[in-house]
Amino acid sequence: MLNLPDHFLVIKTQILYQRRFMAKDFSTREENYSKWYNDIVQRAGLAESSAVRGCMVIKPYGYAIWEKMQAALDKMFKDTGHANAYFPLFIPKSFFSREADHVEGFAKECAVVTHYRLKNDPEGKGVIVDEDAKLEEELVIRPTSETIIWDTYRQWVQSYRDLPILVNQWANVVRWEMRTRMFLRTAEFLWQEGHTAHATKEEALEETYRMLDVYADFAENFMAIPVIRGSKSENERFAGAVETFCIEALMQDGKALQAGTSHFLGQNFAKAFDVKFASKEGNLEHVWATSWGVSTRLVGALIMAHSDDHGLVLPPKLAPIQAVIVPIYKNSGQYETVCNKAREVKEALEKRGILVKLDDRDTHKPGWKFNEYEFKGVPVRLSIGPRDVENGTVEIARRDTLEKEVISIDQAGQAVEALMTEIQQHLFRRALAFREENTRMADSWESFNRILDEKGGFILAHWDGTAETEQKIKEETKATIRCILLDENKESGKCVYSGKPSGRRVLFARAY
RNA sequence: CGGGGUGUAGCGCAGUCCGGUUAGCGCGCGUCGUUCGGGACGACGAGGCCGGUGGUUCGAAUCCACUCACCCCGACCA
Repeated sequence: MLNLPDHFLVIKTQILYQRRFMAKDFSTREENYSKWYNDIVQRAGLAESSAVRGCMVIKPYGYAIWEKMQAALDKMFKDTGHANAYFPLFIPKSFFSREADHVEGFAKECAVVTHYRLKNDPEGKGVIVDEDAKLEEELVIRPTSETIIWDTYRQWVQSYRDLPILVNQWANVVRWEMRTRMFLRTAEFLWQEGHTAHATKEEALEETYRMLDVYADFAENFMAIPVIRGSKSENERFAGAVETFCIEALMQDGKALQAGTSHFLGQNFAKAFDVKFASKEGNLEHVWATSWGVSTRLVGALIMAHSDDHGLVLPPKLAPIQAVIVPIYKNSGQYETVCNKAREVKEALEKRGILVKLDDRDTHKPGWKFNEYEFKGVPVRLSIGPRDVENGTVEIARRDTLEKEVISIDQAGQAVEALMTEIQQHLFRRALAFREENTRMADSWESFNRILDEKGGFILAHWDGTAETEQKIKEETKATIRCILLDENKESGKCVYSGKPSGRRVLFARAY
């Protein structure tokens, strides 16, 4: 049942997991998807809302997931030649006026620092802003760092010998959002932003695609979430980019989620910030640019892609705890015996590089712990009781399918290791099957609407390529063009909305 | 910024319409005991300026005015 390789001696087979009673304090996806999501965030200890509107506190367990994502991505960035750096949180307001599209895109959601000092209220009502400490030039808290970085790059670049610049920064950014949701959209969020400068257009485009592929690779192989790579329509493009590429994932409620973006910025920022270099031929030319980023939103994607009505489900590669051992005992004598055996198992797993936790707390009961670790999405659970010690066995349960078996304790290390691989792959396969079931063709406006209302999911449909049509579709159905697929075959047809000729299908969905 | 809603113990709520003992309930928390292979049970216990300010009244969680905060639905968005 666990899908362990054949050489494992399964002592007792097919104990199908059965939950005796459903947690009454936990919503199901069916009942209320967004409440289910919030319940997971809260009950799994990922994050909580804070004293500041729209901002969340990322709790240790949630942050540990982000750290695992960071570690994997950071390695991938370095493997592709990038180095980390750090630029200021504050950006002079004037920088924003340099690139017209960029200002327009971000102006409405910028937090601005106007003063640098507080003082005691003369009327005794605490502290107030000291009006005498007004900044000469106001500072914008970065919604993204293109402007400050390009202003800096001007200093760094003189010759083609200074290129390329391949820099990434891990940082927080602020976008004053009207409506926020834990991880998916918060006023302040954590992310990484890569900013590169190149001598040629071709090289910059190549970089843009390379990083898109890095993101797709990360999403599929670490997060176990299948993604579709594509380019954005003009409406959805990053403010200031020539072209925006993205990876799009499908969530369990049939809504799409943009999981990463990679932008080809052309020479827009180089021109706005006057970043020029002397080419080999001796000509003074503007630099070509890219930027690319993923954020803590990925944690939200992870939750919505795999989790079930029992709580969070984490892919082993991103799980802060990959296996937990729960000892079962009746008295202090048994506690000692069982925990000693459990420690042996723990060591065996650690030798294999598995992140394992032995929960030997006496303050909680086994049943309580089982539920706790299910909420937290720990991929594998082992439990050892007096019977196991006597028989040389251990009970092993997998979180993704909720199945469990009893196996020989000597094989625990191997079994957990095998299960890690199996679970990682199974989550991906399951998510991929879900996406395939929920990707549909629509060749008429009626079927387009019917699919959206009855099923949701991705819709492949013809589009006449105009922003007007896209806007109309959005207004009438709330569905947007998620992307224009990179790998899609050309196919002529008629726009699902306007009936005008179209050369390819594009991907529509309602999105987060 | 529009439309709707909610503020009472750490969390979830009742009480508010119709003012009147010491403001309750569930979960959680603490101590002790029995338990421990799927969220244990019992006994005892701690915990509240009823969002804030001002008013009406002999008396306000309850009525009135103002105010603050948060949530949901829209417009905006990674």
